[in-house]
This record gives sequence, C-alpha cells and structure tokens, in this order.
Amino acid sequence: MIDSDTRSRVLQLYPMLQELPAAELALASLMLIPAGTVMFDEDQPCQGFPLLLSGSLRVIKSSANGRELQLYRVMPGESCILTSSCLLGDTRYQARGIVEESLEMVMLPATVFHSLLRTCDAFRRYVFQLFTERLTDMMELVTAVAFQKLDQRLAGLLAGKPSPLLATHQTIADELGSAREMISRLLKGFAEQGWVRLGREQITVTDLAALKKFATF
Amino acid sequence: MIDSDTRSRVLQLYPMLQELPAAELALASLMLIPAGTVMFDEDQPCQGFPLLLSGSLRVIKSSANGRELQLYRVMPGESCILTSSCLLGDTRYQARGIVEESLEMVMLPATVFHSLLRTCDAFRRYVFQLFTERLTDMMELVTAVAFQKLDQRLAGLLAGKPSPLLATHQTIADELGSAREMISRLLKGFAEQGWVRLGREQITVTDLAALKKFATF
DNA sequence: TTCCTTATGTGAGGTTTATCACAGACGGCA
DNA sequence: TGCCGTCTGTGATAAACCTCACATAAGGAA
Repeated sequence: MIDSDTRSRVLQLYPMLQELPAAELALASLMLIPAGTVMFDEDQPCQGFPLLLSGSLRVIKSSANGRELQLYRVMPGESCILTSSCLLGDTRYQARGIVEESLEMVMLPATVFHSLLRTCDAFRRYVFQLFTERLTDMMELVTAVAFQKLDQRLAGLLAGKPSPLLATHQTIADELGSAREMISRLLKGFAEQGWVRLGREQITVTDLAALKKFATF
Repeated sequence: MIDSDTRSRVLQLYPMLQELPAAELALASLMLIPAGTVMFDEDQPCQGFPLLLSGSLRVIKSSANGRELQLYRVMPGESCILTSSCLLGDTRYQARGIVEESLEMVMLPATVFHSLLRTCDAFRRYVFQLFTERLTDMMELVTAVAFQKLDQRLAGLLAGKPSPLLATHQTIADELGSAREMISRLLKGFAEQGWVRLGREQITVTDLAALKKFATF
C-alpha cells in the first residue's frame, strides 16, 4: 500500500523503524487528513499508532462552558502519546485531537505496534522517550496553569513561537485555556510596553528578551 | 543485603520481578525513611528505581510564593514514574518528592532497571502501565485546575478519600494548590449543607452522594 | 491549671480573570 | 464601491480567589 518514496520518508523521520520488516510497513497506507478534522475524541477507542510525515495535531481538553485548553501538540517525527497510552492500557482517549495543519500520516496497526515494542529495542526507547517528554510537558503545564498569571503564560507562549505569529486572539485563548478578551487586553498591554507589534491575525515580537524575562519572573 | 522475608514481600507487591535473578535483587537493601523526608527535589539527578513496600510519597510542585500543588501520590506496589522518566531520559527530577507516611522501600539500581526493561516483558508492561496511569492522572489534574472551581475540586477530594479524613486544612490546601483560608471557608459551607462534619484535623463525610454530585457538576 | 503551639474562623480589601454587550476595523467579494 | 463576516477594542460588572490581620479554640506539655 505504501510506495518506496513514502517508505523512505517514514524511515527518515522514524529511524527506529529500520528493523521493521518491509512487509509490515507495507500494510499501512498513507493518509491525507485536512485541517480541522477531529482525529479522535474523548471516550473513543483507538485504532493504531500514527506516524506523522507532515502537518500538526492539537491535543486538547474542553470544558463544559465552551472553553478549551491545549495539552500538547504533535509534530512530524513524534507520535501521539495518548494513542500509545490507549494501546498499552487498552483504555480510551481522554482528550480530543484536532488537525491543525493538514496531515500526511501513516497509521501503524495496533498489532504491529505491540510486536515492535516486544522485539525492537530502539522502538521501545523511542516510545519511552515520548512518554518522558510528554509527562514533563504536562507537569510544566499543570504548574503554569496553577501558579502563573495569564500575562506571564501569554508572554511565554509568544516567546516560544516563531515571529511573526499568525493567529487570532481566540486561537491563543484556546491554547491557554482563557477567553478572547483577556488575550486582546493583555496583548495591548504588551504592545504598549513595546514588546510586540499587533496586526490582524499577526503578532510580531519586537523585544524577545523582555517577554522571556517577564514570563519567567 | 535483603533477607528472604523482605524478598517475598517485594515479589508479592511487584510480581513482575519474579524473573529477576535472586542475586540481583539481593544487591539492593531495605531502606526505612521517616515521614517528612525530602526524597528528591527539582533538578536533582536520580539514583534508582524505588519499590515501595509500605508508606506513601507525595510528589509536588511548589511555586515561588510558597504555595504548593500535589501532582500525585505513590503507594506500595507502584513506583515513582518521575524516577523512571529520569532514568529513561537521563534527565533530572522536575518535582519534589516528600515522604508522607514513613517508607519501607527497596531501591533497584539503575543498571538493574535498564536490564529488566530490556529483557523482561512483564516488567516492561508494568512500567508502561505506570506511565499510562500517571499521564491520565496528570491530564485530569490539568483540566481540574484549569476548568473546575475550587469548591468542586475540594468536594471531589473529600469524596475520594476514606472518611473520616485526618488532615489539617493547610494540608488539603497544599494538595489542591490553594490557600488555607479558602479551604476553611468552603468546608464550613459543606458542613452547613450537611455534607460533612468538621473536627480538629478531622473531616467526616456525611453525604457522599451530594459531594460526588457537586464535584462532577 | 497555666502556658504555648498549632489549628481554625472570619472579615475586609484587593487582584485576577471571566463575562456580557457592543462598537469599530479590516479584508474579501460581489 | 458597498456589503458582510470575521477579528479586535473596550467599558462595565461580577465571580472567584488570594492575602492580610486578627480572633478564637483545642490540645499537649510543664
């Protein structure tokens, strides 16, 4: 199902799959998934282990009153640890996965995932590594939400993204788990400090150092 | 270093270690650690994989202004996933571990941990399982902190603990990442609703159903 | 008992964030 | 050009939470 070009792209991003017999990888197929697609949602079972070739996936939790919070983002070369978690524990998703930029991905069937884990040391290390990183991310997120003020978190977000950042205030609010008006007001404040320059759907960082300093204070 | 009685207690709580050659386990030693001990702290490296035989460990994050938040609790039969994470990623602790009830534990050296992961399927599954559970916990914690009001979280905490609960309001505040006065006030409210009865360092749940309902609303 | 430490109760006041209700601004499109 | 949908700005208000400052209470130790 997979052509040799795709196969080599997969192996480039996921070198730990070298050991996987070509036949098994061939069983998978390349999928193209448009932005906005809900890949999975809470309480759904999970089918396989996704290998992202391009695009990105937002993993979020949403609250009863319509607000949402981004838990983490999955990029090419990574994989959704929540999926691994589901596969390993045979449980269900505890969050929602939404395609941010349209995806090219190959879905590794659950059976292949399990046999890889059993036989391939490199793959195992890769999965452990993913778990480790995500757990770290989540711990940082918890402390940020619990202890940091919104302005600090916003500054941190801006400092950690390429500038100029193309996004609406609502998008940013969703990432931080807040409300659009708050973001607008805070951004205005940052602009008055000379830290950013604002445009429609565009935020340009003009004083990265100040933002970083403010974020970690 | 370990007597056969201890060895059998370890194997009872950690059956996945059956395959471990007796010689390797014998290298470890039984440690007794009093309540209040700081087992590890942020930015410290980590030595081994702890096997808890009795007692409990609180894993917390603390903020600049003196508040703290409990991430999770480690009980006998479990292990501190943060430790695994450190061992696997060769990174440092990102939180603080404080002994709650005094510990009996056996420390598995890092080398043994790694060889077990490589060779023992049952142990691997155990570690993956731990990761999965903690990740789930952390995701729930994040959403709770981000979206739930303090009164709901407090109700949930009370509903999830044995009654009567012996703890000071400060202890509870630390677990929830809040302030003591808030807990006192909210508890008073719960008492007025007839959901709990309050005593010094003691909270007795009198209407579990109401608490649960309120927590999940 | 008396003293002392720790735990709890409580009011006042402030900060932070959310919510509501619009107004204005921008950009694409007919 | 004019229209329309989306994005942004802004004030008013309220909710939730925190902080400070004490007062009171409960239990243990001398």
